[in-house]
Amino acid sequence: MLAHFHLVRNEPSILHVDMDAFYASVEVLENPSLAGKPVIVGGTGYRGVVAAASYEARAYGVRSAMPSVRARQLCPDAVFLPGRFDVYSDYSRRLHEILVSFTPLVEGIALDEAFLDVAGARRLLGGPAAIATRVRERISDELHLSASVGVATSKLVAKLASEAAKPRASLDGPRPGPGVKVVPPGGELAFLHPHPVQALWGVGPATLERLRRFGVRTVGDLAALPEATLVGTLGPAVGRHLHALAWGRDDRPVEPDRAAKSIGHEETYARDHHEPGTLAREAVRLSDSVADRLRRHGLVGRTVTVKVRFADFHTITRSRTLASPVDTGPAVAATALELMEQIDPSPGVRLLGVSVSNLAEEPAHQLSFDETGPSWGEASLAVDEIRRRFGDGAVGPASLVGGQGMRVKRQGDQQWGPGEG
DNA sequence: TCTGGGGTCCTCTCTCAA
DNA sequence: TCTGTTGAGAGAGGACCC
Repeated sequence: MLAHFHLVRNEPSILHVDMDAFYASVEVLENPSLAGKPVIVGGTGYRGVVAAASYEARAYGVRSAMPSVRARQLCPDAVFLPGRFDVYSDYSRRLHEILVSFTPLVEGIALDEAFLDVAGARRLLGGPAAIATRVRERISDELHLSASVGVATSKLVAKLASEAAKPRASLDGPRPGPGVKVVPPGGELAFLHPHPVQALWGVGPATLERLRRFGVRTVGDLAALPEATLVGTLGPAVGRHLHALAWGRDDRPVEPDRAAKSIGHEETYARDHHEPGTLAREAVRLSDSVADRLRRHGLVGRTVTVKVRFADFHTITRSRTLASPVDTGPAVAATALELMEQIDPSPGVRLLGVSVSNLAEEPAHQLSFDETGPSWGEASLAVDEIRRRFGDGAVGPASLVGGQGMRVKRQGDQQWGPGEG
């Protein structure tokens, strides 16, 4: 029995499936005339960043999260496209259907990647490498897209392995990668330690800078540092976590169906706003959008947070926890507007966001209801029905009507469209 | 180069109650 | 009654991920 568990724990049963240049590949699939061209999704506006780049664009040094201005300098001939997240979501849903046909233990990380635990599927479907190959074939046959798959005993190593399996960009065109990379049990440290330390989950620019002071460049360098040093430098949680990862200790399970902890909506404006009235209307619009999504997910929330990013990129948040949960636009907006009154917008506001956290499942037919005022719960149900029948733009908060052509924007209306930003 | 949008998690500080 | 301690929860900010 013990031997059996030992065998199972050391078998590489974690798969990390990562779509190759997902958004850009979907755009090429939907418009074959783009094939072979450098395609950049996002970054079409003045203040945008790149959401995804095809391998042809990456050959010029374009990377995701790069400011659009920089991407345009590097690759002026690229085709810039606004994001179409409804389309990508649809492909993502079909990807998920393929993955759960292999195992119910599928944990989605983003639209384009997921972890699978295939420990229970091996007897039926073969070894992990065979399953990984079959997953790629099904994605190619059914979605006409390519994916890379990493296989290992842990999430961390599987994720790095899928990166190693990916195609490489070059000016002669993308060079195919192996597609599947298996890191065998016992080979984790030899695979892990030569990686740059920022390959570890949790090492971003700030942590990297602190680690550089200790001469840490690679994961192996990090492993050589005493845990107490890391705890003293990075704090107990991060220090212990990174020390464990550097030694390949990562027993995080694959967790399907993780519940959302917050739902929010934020927007960066093409120009900075200084007027409280404009920002108040924006807060109402964002609140309505967030409440709409809460109801779609059957959730209510108690904490409302307003986020403001000023022209100098300095960012503040103000939050309030309510006695009873809310899920209607007016209720969220009322708190958001109170919080906004604490904030002086005169330096110029480039981003405004509203989010709701402290979430709970909505009790059946118990929408928030203010007995002294109108029934926003019933009104919201009516709004939901109108939007379902006539489209998201069919109805919106009255305070937005008459504002200089301000339309009712919905979630997914990113400022990525040409000329919008 | 000049920094999106949707999130999660961690740390620090403050307040309040036991 | 006053003072100190402790723990929980809220609020704010920061780092990080895709």
